[in-house]
Amino acid sequence: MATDDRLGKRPERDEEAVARRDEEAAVRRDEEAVARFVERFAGELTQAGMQRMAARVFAALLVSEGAAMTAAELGGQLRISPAAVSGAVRYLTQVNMIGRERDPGSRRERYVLHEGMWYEVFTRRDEILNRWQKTLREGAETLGVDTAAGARIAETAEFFQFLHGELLQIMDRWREHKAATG
Amino acid sequence: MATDDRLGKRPERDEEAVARRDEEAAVRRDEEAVARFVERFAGELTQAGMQRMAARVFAALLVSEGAAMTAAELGGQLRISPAAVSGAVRYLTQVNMIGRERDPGSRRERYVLHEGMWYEVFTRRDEILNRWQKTLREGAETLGVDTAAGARIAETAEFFQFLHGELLQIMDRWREHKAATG
DNA sequence: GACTACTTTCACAAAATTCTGAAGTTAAGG
DNA sequence: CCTTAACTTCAGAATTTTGTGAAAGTAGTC
Repeated sequence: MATDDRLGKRPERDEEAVARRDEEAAVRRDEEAVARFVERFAGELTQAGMQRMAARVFAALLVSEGAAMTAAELGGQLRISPAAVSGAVRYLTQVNMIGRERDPGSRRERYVLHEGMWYEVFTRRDEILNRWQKTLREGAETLGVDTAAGARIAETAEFFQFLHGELLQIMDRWREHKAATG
Repeated sequence: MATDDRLGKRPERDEEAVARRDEEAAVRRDEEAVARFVERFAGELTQAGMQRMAARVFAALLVSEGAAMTAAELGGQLRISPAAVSGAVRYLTQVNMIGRERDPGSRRERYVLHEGMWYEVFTRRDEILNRWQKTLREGAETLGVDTAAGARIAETAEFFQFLHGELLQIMDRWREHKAATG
């Protein structure tokens, strides 16, 4: 009953076991508090510039016990249309934060949080910084390095280049850190 | 004539010298190429989530010879209303990227790029990461650290805490780097 | 202390974005 | 191959954001 409501449709045969586990987890979980957390964290990501629906889907996956959900589950839980789910997962797939799997012999897709997600996210950031750096170098050139503005822009470019190198190192260090403590 | 068009109004008496210097600089500058750079860089900042007008004003200041411009200059060059200038500089002031000065005995304000601008920007980023970290810790608690989801969220929180520490170090290193090479 | 140059605020029009229902597409299973 | 579950695309409604003109506010100057 509760499951039917949540998913809109009962899972089929061999997914019963999975459904039962999820249901048991749900009993222990304060679903209302979890939903609040999802919305809050998604809101913070949205404020930082992430698409709203993508942020909500991401947060929902983050709190899901298996780090994976189907489109129907996402739609049911977040109360959004299949179209909205589709758009969100397309974005998250593009930026390599999630992958899509399919239980063999099913037409349902499952969206799975990528393991190395943060690495992907920061690699992306890094590319952005690099693009800025390039644009700035060009700008410095058109202004002329002998002008105050040109020098200022060149320094900004250098700052981003510096960051670029540092970011890569940070990701390495995080992996070390995780290996050491986790 | 050209100056009149650009500023909408001729500068007064003791600013003549300044105007003449700017005009001379303008002769050397390929203003069209500079404008393209301004729009391009501003566009990139906008894509990354910065308000459009704030990004344009910032870019304009960046290419200005003195790292400073008046509202009239900004409005004239970017073709935007005084209201838009006001909104943009308010934002840039709030995030501590620019300051406002006033030539004594004038009612014109000059908006000046802050020296330690990037430090400010990254401090701000850092605060955002910290807010996320807090939210995530709370989330991990409501889910329970014994659950897979709880553990996953706790790890994410730890990642951001790690980044927090690293970011601060990076800014220090940048200052060193600048002192050493600049 | 009135005048006026400059800046800010505010209400609104325009533009962009976001989400939905519905139609279209794809592919699993008979 | 036909059926149908599941996903995607698309046109449009609703909301939000953005930038403007105009009015209001502020502070130098005479």
